[in-house]
Amino acid sequence: MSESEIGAGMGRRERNKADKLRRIKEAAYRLFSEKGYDQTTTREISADAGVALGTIFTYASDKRDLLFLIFNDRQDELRRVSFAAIPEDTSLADQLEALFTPFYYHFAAEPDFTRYLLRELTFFTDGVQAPRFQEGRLSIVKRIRELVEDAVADGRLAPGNPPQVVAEMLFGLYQSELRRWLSEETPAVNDGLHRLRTVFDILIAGLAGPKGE
Amino acid sequence: MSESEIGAGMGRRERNKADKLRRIKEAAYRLFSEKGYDQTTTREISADAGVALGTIFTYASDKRDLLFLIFNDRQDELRRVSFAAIPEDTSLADQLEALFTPFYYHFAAEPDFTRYLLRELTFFTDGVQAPRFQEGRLSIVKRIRELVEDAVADGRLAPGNPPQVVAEMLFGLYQSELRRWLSEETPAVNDGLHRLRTVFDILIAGLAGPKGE
DNA sequence: TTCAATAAATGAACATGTTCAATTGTCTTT
DNA sequence: AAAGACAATTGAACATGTTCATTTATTGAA
Repeated sequence: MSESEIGAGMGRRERNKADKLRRIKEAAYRLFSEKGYDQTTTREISADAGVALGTIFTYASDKRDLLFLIFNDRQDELRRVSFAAIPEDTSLADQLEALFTPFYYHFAAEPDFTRYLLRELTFFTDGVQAPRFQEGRLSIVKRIRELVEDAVADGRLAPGNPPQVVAEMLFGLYQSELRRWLSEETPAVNDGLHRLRTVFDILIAGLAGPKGE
Repeated sequence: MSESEIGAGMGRRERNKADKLRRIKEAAYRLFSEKGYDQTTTREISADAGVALGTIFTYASDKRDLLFLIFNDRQDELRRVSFAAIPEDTSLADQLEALFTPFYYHFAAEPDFTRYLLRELTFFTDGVQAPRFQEGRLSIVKRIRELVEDAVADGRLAPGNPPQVVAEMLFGLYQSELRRWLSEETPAVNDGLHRLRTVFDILIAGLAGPKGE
């Protein structure tokens, strides 16, 4: 009984688990995309993945967790691409726009999936997948804070504002804009990015104008 | 068969409906507050309200709708108080702080209820109660836009930024801060308001500082 | 008052997320 | 290879949101 398949180094138990996990992810993603999160039943997912109903819940703590099981993998890749796309020696607004652009393209390709994600992520702290997801968000905010700190160090931004707070404001505005953008039926990337850029420009310039309030 | 009760002018049918609605709201609010939204079953609510299970769903299109059935009444009163508390002849930041203060006090008194509300309101467009709820939000944004326009007219703010976009930014930052604040176990009003004020001040002053970027 | 028409209320039946005791499969030790 | 220990899987049973055909209550007309 030869063992020439991929996944060498693992025992049979581990290989079976990895394979089931893959099938569950694929089935869940396909069904969520085709029919929507609410319209997909866990029974359908289990049938499609070729596992029993109960098996689903040894890989995800609940249905919502499945959503993040799928997204977490992508988030990692998306973040890698996104961070790599940030140009140096340019304005903070340009850098932020570059940072968020891959997210907008990704979300525009599957607006329904993203809407379910945004709905379910509010106060998402319980599931097995929650820690990894929250880590991902924190690392984005952290990267933004670094950009802000660099801009302050270069004199492109005024000193004095707490960088962490500023980074959280920028991320908060991004999320708020994302929700607004996804409220449209078929959100267009250019529209969303243009509006996001406007919002960032206003924050950077300030409402009071050059003279101060 | 005398009819000396309150609710004169209505037929029996209307009075019965109004009474049932009141009992359903009271039962739902009490149970949501005591046990939390997820832990409360529609069967419990119907038993507590003294109506049959199915009756619930002639007053609310689904369980989520019950949350907004309760909140919409309060939102109207809250908005009235909040708008009345806005001082004139002061800075925009002061006005915004006054505007949002009643909301923070209200939410601090029932953080659990508010968390469920925030979770369920994302892309909340389907329920019977949705239109009234969305109207309420729009009217807050509208009031903020008026404050912004007044401040621009007075020269307290620089002209040039679209007031609607600015109002939406301010509201977006409020929502984002509200979520962060409610992530703490027992949110303190002062902490939340102080942070909100900081965020508004930064937006008004701008990140770039007086000299421009 | 009586009766037909309409509105409202009802709860059994259904759909679906989740649990868990029982079963099956894998690994380690001898 | 056999056995015991442990991990993974299973699906029936359960919990709970929601629907809808049926029943009950109210109204207005004759």
